[in-house]
Amino acid sequence: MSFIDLWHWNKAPHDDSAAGEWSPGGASRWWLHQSLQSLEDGIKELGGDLVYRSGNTATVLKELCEETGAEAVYCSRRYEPWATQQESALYAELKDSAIALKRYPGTLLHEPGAVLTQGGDPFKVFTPFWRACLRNPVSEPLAVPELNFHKSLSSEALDDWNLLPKRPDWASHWSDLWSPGEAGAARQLEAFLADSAAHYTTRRDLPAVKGTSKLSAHIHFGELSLRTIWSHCERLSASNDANTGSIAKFQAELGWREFSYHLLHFFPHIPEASFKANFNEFPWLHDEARIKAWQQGQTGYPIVDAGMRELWHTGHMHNRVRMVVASFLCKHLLTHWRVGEDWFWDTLVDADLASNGCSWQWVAGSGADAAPYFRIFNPVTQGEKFDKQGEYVRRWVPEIAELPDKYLHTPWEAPTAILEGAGVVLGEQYPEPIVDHKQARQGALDAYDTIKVKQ
DNA sequence: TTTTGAGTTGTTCGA
DNA sequence: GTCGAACAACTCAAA
Repeated sequence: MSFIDLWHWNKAPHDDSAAGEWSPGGASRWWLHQSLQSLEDGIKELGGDLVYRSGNTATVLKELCEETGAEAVYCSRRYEPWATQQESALYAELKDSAIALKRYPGTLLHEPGAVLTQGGDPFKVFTPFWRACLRNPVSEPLAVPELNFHKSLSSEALDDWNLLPKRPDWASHWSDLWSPGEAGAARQLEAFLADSAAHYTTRRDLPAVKGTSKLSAHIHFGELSLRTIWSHCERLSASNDANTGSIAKFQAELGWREFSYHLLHFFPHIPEASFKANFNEFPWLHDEARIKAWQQGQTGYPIVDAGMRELWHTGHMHNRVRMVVASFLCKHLLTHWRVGEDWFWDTLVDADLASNGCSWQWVAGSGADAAPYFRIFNPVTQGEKFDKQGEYVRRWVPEIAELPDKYLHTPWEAPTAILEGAGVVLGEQYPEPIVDHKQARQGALDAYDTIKVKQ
C-alpha cells in the first residue's frame, strides 16, 4: 500500500471529555493506549491492578473512594485551561464528600507564577525567563513511594476505549519505532545521555542523524519527569570530560517547553488566538489544495515533503524540519498557523497544547518572543545546509532518490537528461514546486506590510 | 520615570 | 567564495 492510499483514515470522533476540541489526536491516542498498557503491566508485576473507569470525573472518583475507603485523591497538577478548570471543580466537589484532592507539581521544573520579572509580571521573552529559571533551584526527584493495592475493584478494559486506529491501522509498525511507558522512557533517556547529549549542539540540527533526545512524548505522557532529566543533566555536566555547552543547550530546550507552559498559564487563549493582536488582521489565505499538498508531502520542495511524510509515517518530525515545514505553511502558503497546529495536534505522538500552540505562533511571528516576520526559511537552503548528502530526503522521498546531490533539493533545476537518468518526470512521480520561492517570499513580506503597526 | 540594550534556530544582496 | 550589513519595527526587562 502506498503512502497516499493510507490517506483517508477515519479520524476518531471527538469525545465529550473536558478537553473539548483539544481532545487527543489520533497519534496521541495510540501513544496513550500503549502507555496505559505498559502501566497496567507494571502494576500487575507489583501485585496490583490498574482500574479503568470512564464517566464524570468527580462521580467516578467518589465511587472509587467509597469502595476503597480512601480519604484523599492524589494527582499531578496539569496546566491546560480545561484541566485547571476540571481540577478546581473536582476539588470543590470532593470537598463536599470530605475527600481531599491533593495536587502536586510533577511535570515542570518550576511552577507557573514561580518565575516572574522583578515587577512581578510573567516573562514574555525567553532569554530573561530562562536566566531567571536558572537562578531558581530545581527540586530533586522524590523516591518511589510504598504502594498498597486494593484487589477486586471493577474495571473497564483498555481495549474497549478504542484508542487505537482501525481501518486502516496506520500505526501497525509504530511499535517498532516507539516504546511508550516508563521503562522505554528510561532507556531513551539513558541512550541520549550516553551518546547524543555530548554532541547536541552539532547534531541536533541534522535530521538524518540521531541527534535529538526523542523524549518529548515520554515527557508529555508523564512517563519521565523533568526533575529526573534535570538531575541527570546536572550530574553529567559536573563530570570531568563533560561537554557542558551541549548539555546546557539541551536544558535550554527543556526551557522552551517550560516557557510555553508558563505562557499558557498566563495567556490561556494562546492555542486559539494570536498573541500579538495585529495578527488578527493578517491576510491569511485558505487554499485547500495547497494545504492538502502540504499535509501529504507533495509540495515539490523535497525537505518539506520529507518532513511531512516522516510525520505521517512515524508520528514524529525532526525539530529542524518542523521549523521548515511550519514556515512554509505560514509564509510561503500564507496559511493560518492554526491549520498547522491542528494537523500537528492530530499527527504528532508528542502533541502538547502548550508547546504546539506557542511554537506555531513563534514560527508565524504572532507569538511571544516570536521569530521576526522577515525571517522566512528558504526550503532549498535549509535542505542543502542540514541535509547535505540528502540522506533524509532520500529516506522519505524515494521517488527522487536517484537524483544526484546537486539537484536533490532543486529537482526542477535539473537538466532533462539528469531527470531521465534518475527516472523522474516532474509532475508525475514527483510534483513541480507548488509555489515559487522568490514570489512566495515577496508575497509574505507584502502581507506582513499590511499589518505593520503604523507609527 | 526614563533610558538603554537586547531579542532561538535566517536570507539576500552587494562589495 | 566570503563577509557584513540590511532586513522593521516593536516590546520587553532591567538599570
